[in-house]
Amino acid sequence: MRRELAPWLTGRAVTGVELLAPRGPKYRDLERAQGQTVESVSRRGKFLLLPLSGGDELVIHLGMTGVVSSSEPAGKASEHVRVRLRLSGADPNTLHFHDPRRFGRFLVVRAGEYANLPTLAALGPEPLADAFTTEAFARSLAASSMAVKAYLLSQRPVAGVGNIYADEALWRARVHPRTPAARLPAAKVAALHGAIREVLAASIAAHGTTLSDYRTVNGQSGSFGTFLDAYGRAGQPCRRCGRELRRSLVGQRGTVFCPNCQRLVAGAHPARGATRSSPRGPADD
DNA sequence: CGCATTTCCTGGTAGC
DNA sequence: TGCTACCAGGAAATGC
Repeated sequence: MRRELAPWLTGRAVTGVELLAPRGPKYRDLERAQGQTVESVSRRGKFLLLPLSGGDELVIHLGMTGVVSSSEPAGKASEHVRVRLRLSGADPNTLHFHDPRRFGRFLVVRAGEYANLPTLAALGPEPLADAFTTEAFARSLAASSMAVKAYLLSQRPVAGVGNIYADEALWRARVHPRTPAARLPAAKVAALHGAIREVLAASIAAHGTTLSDYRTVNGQSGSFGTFLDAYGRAGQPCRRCGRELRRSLVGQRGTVFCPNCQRLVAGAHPARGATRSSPRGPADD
């Protein structure tokens, strides 16, 4: 989305701001954008960051169902347009933020001041940047006792991994989502590090994953959904071993994994009260 | 502080 | 068909 927005928005002035949602922590100080020019369109994790010429910064997070588009959503979808920004320059010159569930954010802050955005302030390294090394990832994981999947979702070890890509990366790396982060063996850390980068790069190349809501700026669907190996496939056969994928909750999030390929590593704490020794024993979650 | 739990919100769907 | 109940989840707020 950053890639699609940059050529459209860079250098345009905000000439009008229309807020159709109740003001609140998710929709704050938007009127301050009025009269400022978008200097660039950047991104940290899942946050879009648009520095403005007056020293402010427009912060956009899509949440679950947010969509930024250059045209008015068709039909009933237009009821859930929360923000319209009128822009200087040629058509299309209106940015629409469509957000049915209001899980998204669209707000203006002083540039770089993220006191009210703690996840952004403490965001881990960009997954595709050189700074995200296996060693840095290993150090971060070693500091947490959380289930590795829950820790990934916290955005601290690496930025931008949400529920879909966490399940996909863990499946690819053959890591059980409940493995305590600090107990991942070095080889698994390296595999997971590589899998995160691969799955995100592949999804970006496919313009993202459209389940039902996500659209690119031009209203197109992303095609990565057809490549998913784990997410949304509970009850279907694992594409590696053929065993049925299982669904459970990890950190209160729906989680799909292969109980055969993704095992709790030896030395990791088994689930409370459970013992496991037989490779053909009960499913290990 | 660190981690777990709850909250926000509405379209879609399962069940009756 | 129409109703109710519940589920989906990113990040913040709250609880411990």
